[in-house]
Parts: sequence; C-alpha cells; structure tokens
Amino acid sequence: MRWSNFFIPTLREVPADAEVVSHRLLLRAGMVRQLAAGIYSYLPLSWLVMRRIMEIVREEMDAIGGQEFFLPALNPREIWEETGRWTVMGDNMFRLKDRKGADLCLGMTHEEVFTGIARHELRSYKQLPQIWYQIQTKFRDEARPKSGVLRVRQFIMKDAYSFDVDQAGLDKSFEDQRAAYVKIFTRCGLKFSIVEASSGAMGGSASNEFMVKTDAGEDLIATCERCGYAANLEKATSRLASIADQTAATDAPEEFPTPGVRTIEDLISFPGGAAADRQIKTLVYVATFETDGQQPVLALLRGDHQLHETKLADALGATEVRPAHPEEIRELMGAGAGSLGGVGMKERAKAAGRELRIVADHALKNRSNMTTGANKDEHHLRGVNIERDIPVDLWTDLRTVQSGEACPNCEAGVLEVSKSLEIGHIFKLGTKYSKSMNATVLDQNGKEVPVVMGSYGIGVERIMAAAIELHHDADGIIWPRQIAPFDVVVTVTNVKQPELKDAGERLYADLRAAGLEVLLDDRDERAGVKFKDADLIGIPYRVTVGKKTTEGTVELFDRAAKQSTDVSLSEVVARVQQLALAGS
RNA sequence: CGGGGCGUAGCACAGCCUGGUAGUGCGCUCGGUUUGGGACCGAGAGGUCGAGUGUUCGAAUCACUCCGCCCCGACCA
Repeated sequence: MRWSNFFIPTLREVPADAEVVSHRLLLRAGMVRQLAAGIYSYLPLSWLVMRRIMEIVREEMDAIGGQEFFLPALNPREIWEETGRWTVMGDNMFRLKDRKGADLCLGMTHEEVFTGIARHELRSYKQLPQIWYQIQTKFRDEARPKSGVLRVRQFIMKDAYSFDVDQAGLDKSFEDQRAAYVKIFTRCGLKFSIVEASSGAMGGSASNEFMVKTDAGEDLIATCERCGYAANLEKATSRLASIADQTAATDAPEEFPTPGVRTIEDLISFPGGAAADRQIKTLVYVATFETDGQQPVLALLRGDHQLHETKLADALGATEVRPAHPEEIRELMGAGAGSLGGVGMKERAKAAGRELRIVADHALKNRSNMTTGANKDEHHLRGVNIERDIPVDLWTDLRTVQSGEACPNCEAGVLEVSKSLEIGHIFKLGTKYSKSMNATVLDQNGKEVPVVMGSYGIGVERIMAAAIELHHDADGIIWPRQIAPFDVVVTVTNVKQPELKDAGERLYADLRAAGLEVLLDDRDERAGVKFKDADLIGIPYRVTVGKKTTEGTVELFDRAAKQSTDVSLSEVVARVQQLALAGS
C-alpha cells in the first residue's frame, strides 16, 4: 500500500473528548471516528487490524472444530419471548417495529437463534458435539457508553456455542474453547488473566473471563503472582488471619447508649466501643427474585469488611439487590442506619407478618462477644455471640477482597487487586436455553434429553483497544506483530530525489515479493512528519530510505525498542522477513 | 436514570461576565524558500457560533426549552 493514496487521517492534536489511551491513539492514528455515543466508524487502518484479529480468531475456532455461520442481527420478538429474554434484557435491547407493526430487535447475543437452529436440525447424540460460531455485529443499548471503543452500543463479537449430549461433553467443549482462547489472545500479543466469574443473567454453572490488566478497564480482579490464582472481585476470596475473641459472653447481650455514634469508625473511638473487627456490620438490602418479587435481607459482615453486592445476589439467587432506602430501613428495623443489628430481627419481622432473611459472611463464624447495633437509635449491644444470638439463614462469602490479603490458593502468595478489561467470556450454560426452547436429542438409550450448551464470546474491538492500552508510548501505538496493520513501513525521506524514490519503490516491491505487508511512505512530506506519523500508527518495523541509501545502506528501525541499525540494501529484505514473520 | 462539565472553522481553543466588526494556533489551498524527528515567509479558502423560542433597535453573548457529547455514579452476557 502506498501512503500517498491510503486514507490515514492522523491528528496532531488530541480531541478533547478522548480520555483513555486507546481512544486517543485510535483517533490520532486516523483509525476510528465517532458517529454517536458508543458508535464508531472503523477507517481502513483499523479495519486491517480487525481483519487480522478476526483471522486469528477464525483459525483457532476452526482448529477446534468450530463451524462458521452468519446469523441475522435483526431478530423477531417471538424467539426472544421463548427464553424470557425479551423482558429480561430490558432497556439494553434495541427494539423496533416493521411496517406491519411487528416487534423486532437487534441481536445482543445469539443463544436464541442458534438454539432455534439446533432444535430443528439436531435429533441424535450421534450429531454431537457441534461447535458453531460467527463473527458478527452485536447491538446493546448501553446506559453509558464510554472509554472510546471499550464500551459501545454496536460492536463486533465472535460468539460460539457448543452443543453436547451431556455434562461431560460440555466440560470438554468448554476446555477446548478455553484452550483456543489462550492461543488467540497470546497470538494477539496480549498479557491476560483467566478469572473465575459470576455467571449472572446468562445462567449456567461456571464461567471464566479473560481479562487484560489496564486502568482503562472497568472490572476489578484479584490475582496472585505466586500461584496464578485469579478471580473477578465478585468471586474472589482470601485467607484471613483468625481473630482471637475473648471468652464467649455468658450473659445475654447488653444494650448500652452510644450517643452520636453513626459509623463503625465512631464506635471504635467511643468509650466502651469496640475495634472494627469486633463489630458486626449490619446492612439492609432489598433483593429481587425472578419468581417471588422483592424481599428484605440483612447482610452481616465483620466491621472492617466491605460487602460485595454481586456476591450477595449470587448467594441469594436474586436477580438484583439494592441497598434499602432510609424509610424502608426504619420501617423494618425500628431504627436508622448506624444503630442496626441482627439480634431479634427475625422475630420482629415475623411479628409484622414478613419474612426477613439473614445472610452472614464466613468471617463472622463462631465469633463471640461482638458489638452491634441495638435497633434503637444511638444504642448498641455488646456481648453478642453471633451463633447464639442471631439466627443466620445462610453463611456465605460476602466480603470484598482487598489488595495485600493472603491468597486463598497458596501458602505465601499475596493478592493484588487491579482494574481489568474483559476481552472474552466463556460460559457453561447447561440446559437453560435448550430446555426453554425445547432443543432435545435422543441419547444412546433412545431417551429424549435437552442438549447441554456452552457459549463463548470475544470482543474484537476490545482486543484491538487492549493491545493499544498494553503497547504504546508517548509517540503512539506499538502494535504486536501479529495484529499490526502492516509488517513494515518503508519511509522515503525525500521523494523529490529520484534515486531515493526509486530505491524506495524497489524495496517496496522486494519486501512484498517476500510475503510481507508493506506500507510505502511515498508522500511528499518532510522526513520529520513521516517519522512522527510512522511512530504514531505503530508499524513494528520501519526501513528508512535516505542519505545513506546511495551508499547502499538503509536504516532498520524497531518501533518497540526505538532503536535503529544500519543494514545493507542487499540484506534488508531477509532481515525484515526474519523479524516480522518470526513465530507466525 | 441521578450528579457534574461542555457544544464557536477539520482539530485545539479565545470571545460570553459587561449585547453592536467572529478571532487565534494547528491543519487545508496557492506561490516562494527549505528538506533526517510534526520547517519558514507571503497570499487565501473555510463558521446559519448545536436547535428552537423569548427579551432587545440589535443576541455567539441574556432567559427558557430541547438536542448532542464527555466524565463520575447507578446499570450492564
């Protein structure tokens, strides 16, 4: 490709709206332009990158037996009604009507459509497993698109679905996908972690997220350098030092006045109060359930611990949890936040004809002589033995792990919590969709069984953006070789000198003949402009045809190392070939 | 959806408070000089000041409404 007629509108200044690095550089490098919030146009240079990413994805999907489909993005309402997701997806689904007034939506994901094909065509276990995938545009009406192409309303996703006759088959399909994902992201030059994650609204038994550590990400993950443990904060646990309680309180809890005490902190410094890890924190939540509506819940944690709301929702099997409003708290508990506790609340709720579930974090197990709110404004209880005094319905993991805590998986490891970007997510769906859509096959015994499914997603733009977040410097992007838009750029310092122009043309032809993707910078610009642009768009290698070329020498510049070496014209093609195509 | 910020030339911004000729830098076009890390000089082109309504003799500027974009939060396979 000749730069002189390849459309790369680079920008010298950074558009004011762009905050994250990948957004700034994609704009400056002339790769994307924004059409509306969360909707981007991909210009030729970025499309080359996306094509390379998609080709890697295809190769690895095909290698595990995946078969590529192309499904419609425009879906009729009916198929989404079958799984209940016409309603569940809520405002996140783009909806429209056709000329007859029939409801349609733009696909957010394709479990329904693929399962719809499966149920019509798959009849026997002998046809399984099937691994079906596509690379296609998805639409999600995000409440808040942000961070350039990282959170958008229209994006390209590779979505794959596996269909197996039983759980063992799903386990294998899942492992195959997982292994393929490792290859894909590695080939794309990304450093990533595989973390345990909550399955959330997708349902199913297990899920792994593929995460790239970057401040541009929105998820928090805990990782252990030592043993490789990694989990989304919504799943992460840690090992805590146990706390030695004084002897268990023998008497009933004792109420005492605590004027002015509103917080855990206040109670620490209050005379006769207690250290944070000797307090029981009591939080009132309202949980929403798919079947039986809303219900209040008490979540109990150690005073110095933070609740993780997703953990609470997962533990309850709730679709949603939210903090109770101050009025709700007072009505339920008889006191305001700051003086709440679990003692006696079960009975109080029952007396009011209501059910109140009490969920407590493992760290409170067997604790005694604790202090907590008395459900009377500005009063607390001391001498609380939790298992004697509070009827806990469910002991579970509720707390948010913090950096520096001990790894739950190895002896000496320490957890680090960092922001991460989700680039892939794989789910064991089980029979959630096959059951609701009646996708069954006959098994070996001639018995009709629901197909066991998995679903596996990769965000193509996010791979590109993550690569930039990970690989850039003050001058611009530094593409990993395998997804770079070009292998090498040939920079002719002055195209008005015929001998340089000719040398550049010859080198361009020779490099292309050697199987390389080459960008020839034949623009009539000053050398400085060309160097800056080349650095900005991040081609891994640059060959400079300039002063020394008349003596038979060119410069080979390594974008990542920012070092250049003189190479003779006769050797440069072989050198570039060796560097740029290594490992591919 | 709640909170905050911003809409003036392709990009970055000034002008607005205190109403009266729409400006600067980069980019773009033409001419000249220059030619290895975003050159210099000269001459140009380019804006219904986000939209609407109102106040006023007169609105980029004041008021109201709407739209759009960004950030924080809520939300999110």
